[in-house]
Amino acid sequence: MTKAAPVDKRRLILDAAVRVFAREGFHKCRVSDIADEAGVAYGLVYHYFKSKDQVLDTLFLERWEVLLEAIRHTDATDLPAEQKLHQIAGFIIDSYRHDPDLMKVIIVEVTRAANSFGAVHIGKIGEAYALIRGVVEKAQERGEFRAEIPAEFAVMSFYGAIEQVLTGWIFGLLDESEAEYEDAKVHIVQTICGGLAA
Amino acid sequence: MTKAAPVDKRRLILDAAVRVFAREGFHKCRVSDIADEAGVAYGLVYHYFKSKDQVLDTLFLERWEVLLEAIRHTDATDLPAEQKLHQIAGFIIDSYRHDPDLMKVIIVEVTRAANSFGAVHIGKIGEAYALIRGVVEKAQERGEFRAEIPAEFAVMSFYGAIEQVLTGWIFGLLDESEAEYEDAKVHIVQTICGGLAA
DNA sequence: CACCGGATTGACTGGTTAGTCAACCGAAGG
DNA sequence: CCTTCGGTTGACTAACCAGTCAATCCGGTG
Repeated sequence: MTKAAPVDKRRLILDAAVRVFAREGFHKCRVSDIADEAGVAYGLVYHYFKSKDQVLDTLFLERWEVLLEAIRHTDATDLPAEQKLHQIAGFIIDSYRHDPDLMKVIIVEVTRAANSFGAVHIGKIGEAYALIRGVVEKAQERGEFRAEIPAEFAVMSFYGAIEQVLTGWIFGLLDESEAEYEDAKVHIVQTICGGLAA
Repeated sequence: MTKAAPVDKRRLILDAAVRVFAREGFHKCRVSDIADEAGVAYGLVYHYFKSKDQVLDTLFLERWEVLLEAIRHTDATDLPAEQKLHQIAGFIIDSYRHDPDLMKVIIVEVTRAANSFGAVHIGKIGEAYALIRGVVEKAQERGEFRAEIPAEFAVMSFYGAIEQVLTGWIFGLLDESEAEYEDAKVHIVQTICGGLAA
């Protein structure tokens, strides 16, 4: 075991990539930008990653797996559905609070661009939907949620609301502050569960 | 007035671009793909447009202006807020039904990628939000909608839900059919206005 | 100390493509 | 019939950049 490098260059590269992708966008930035930002030689990027795409891939999958785990964990509790949704929204919003650049990259470059990248991503995104659908369906069976609204649409509304709020922050269309983050969690869930109608 | 060309090549190019962007993605396709698809010489694209970007720009702005007009029109009526939202959701979904490729391009390449493109787009998108916010605020004043939920969040939830459903169709995560389109309109509005809770 | 192998370097290449431009075409008008 | 001029053509270029690779470094091992 000759391991335990003082600095993990691979991690350095990934972290630099987040900053560069967030700042310049995946398509506009050059691999050399990532290397420079990481303070590392150009070639080292290709020592750790097969391609520029794979750097983005890795960032996305790494984070998405954490998200899936969080949803699974919430799903396993026996909280009321509304609180489960609050936890899920909370987790995603806190992810953004903790590392806005990473979430920006995931949303802007991956979530919608699932096009360019393989079916891996669509599959992973679909997994998240499926898990949330499970939460909704269980709530419908237990009578917590009304059954007229198909769970697929409920999920899209819920997840779409969250992503749209993040997008609003990312593009400066919505104010940002600690208070706003907390408010958002509450209001998204209030809207989706309680509805806007008086 | 020596006008009235038999075929409007400019239009031909725009329509071809929609197909190519939808099929291959904006970044992956080449300008020659657009020219070929349109059955037109490469150089003609640059006769009508300053750049590849401007082709996408034009497609987006053209369609978005129509959307803004539709929202303004709905806003001007004195229907109940819930019906206004139904009309707006309906307009967007019908846009997709009528020309899925165009909506795909707008959502996948512009709405989220507002990054790469100028502030023009963010501004235009913000205009749509502002108009919908007007609808919500008026409803809150009239007591149709409850006032606890800030209108900004309500708008994000509503618009986010719509866009997410379209995204689901685009990426094949949601079934598509005439019936689904109509259902979606109803269920999105039901969710946002009435809430999921029983 | 000599050797090994993985980490690290950065110059170079091969392929790609957005955008340019000089020439060509054909209808309208004189 | 000739001229004009916008529309149209497509070969060409200048730049760009992802990915390769041969060389170097360095810590560990026997």
